[in-house]
Amino acid sequence: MTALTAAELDSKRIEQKIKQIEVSHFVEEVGLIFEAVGLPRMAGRIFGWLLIANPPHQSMGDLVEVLQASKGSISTMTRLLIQISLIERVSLPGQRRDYFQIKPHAWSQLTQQRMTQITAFRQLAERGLNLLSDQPPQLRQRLQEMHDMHAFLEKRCPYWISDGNKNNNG
Amino acid sequence: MTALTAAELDSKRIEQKIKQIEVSHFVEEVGLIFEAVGLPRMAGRIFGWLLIANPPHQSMGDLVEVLQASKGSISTMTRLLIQISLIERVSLPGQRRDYFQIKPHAWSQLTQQRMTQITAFRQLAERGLNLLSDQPPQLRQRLQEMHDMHAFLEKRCPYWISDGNKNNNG
DNA sequence: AGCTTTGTTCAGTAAGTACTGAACATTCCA
DNA sequence: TGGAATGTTCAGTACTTACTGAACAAAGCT
Repeated sequence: MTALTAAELDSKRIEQKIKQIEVSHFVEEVGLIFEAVGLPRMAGRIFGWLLIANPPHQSMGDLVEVLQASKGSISTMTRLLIQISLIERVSLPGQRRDYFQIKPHAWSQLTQQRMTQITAFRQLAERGLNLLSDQPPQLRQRLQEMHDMHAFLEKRCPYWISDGNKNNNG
Repeated sequence: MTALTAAELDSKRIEQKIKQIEVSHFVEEVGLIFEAVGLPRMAGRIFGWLLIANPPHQSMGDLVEVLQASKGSISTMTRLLIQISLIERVSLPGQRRDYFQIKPHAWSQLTQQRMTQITAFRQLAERGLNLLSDQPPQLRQRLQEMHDMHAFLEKRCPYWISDGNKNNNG
């Protein structure tokens, strides 16, 4: 195979630079969206990197290096991500290091957590309706709406999870 | 009509005390659940009170008194709630004061916002898939799952909003 | 006009979050 | 055994959030 010309090498270097910037932006973007849903940004950045990393499992040292973060931060945030079932810790034969990777069906877990939140809203609406049990219907309508909407969503949540997984396997 | 006995009066007072405590708990609970979804607790407390208040419209002074909060806080948080379409400002004839009340179909708005978040996740997954466009399918599966799950939810969201409203009108 | 009422603005501050990195604990290797 | 590698813990700190309440602006009343 013929060697690349200097121009071709330059072009490849530029492509790689662009790729690195895109990767960095992607990782930061996942961080921001995690922040938007109430999770720490660093947890999102870890998750973002694990979504695209090759190999898909990364050690703490890898994460420290790639994300330019402290070991303490990576340690705390990886344990948070494990706790909320988005990543898992894996060990490799003959390796002292722990490795982290995206948990299979992580999104089902996240959807489950969204469902838990909907249930909390529905339950709160029921408590509110109890408080207004002696009031006329017009005064209860605010809570009835809240209740009905969330009871409706709650009823369909399980199908979201199961249908969503079928799509993945289909 | 015959006057209540002292014992009956005592019993009613106790009932009212219990009711007040339940109301306070409800309001604080809504505050906590708002906090859990990334909104300020005070916004939740305002919303919680407006869910059960009689009359359903309350002035700033009412909110300051009931919630034992500063005018500055109530001012800032009511404007936040208006901005995210959960409450609205109403004026009453011959009244100088502004009043706030739960916006009709507020929950459709909140569901809309949930959908926006799902769209953001799906779009991010697409960006990630683009980054890994030259990689084998096993490496892309993490992002494919994220994409498929959110594309699936996104497709159904509009029906949940419209079906949820139908339930309310039915 | 002055006064009162009402809602907004924002400086100040308390509290909470989340990050760093040193110290430490654990495990493995020579 | 001592040293190296790895991950955890936590004191310290920077930063952010969100609350208070005084000062202010606007509007209505007398």
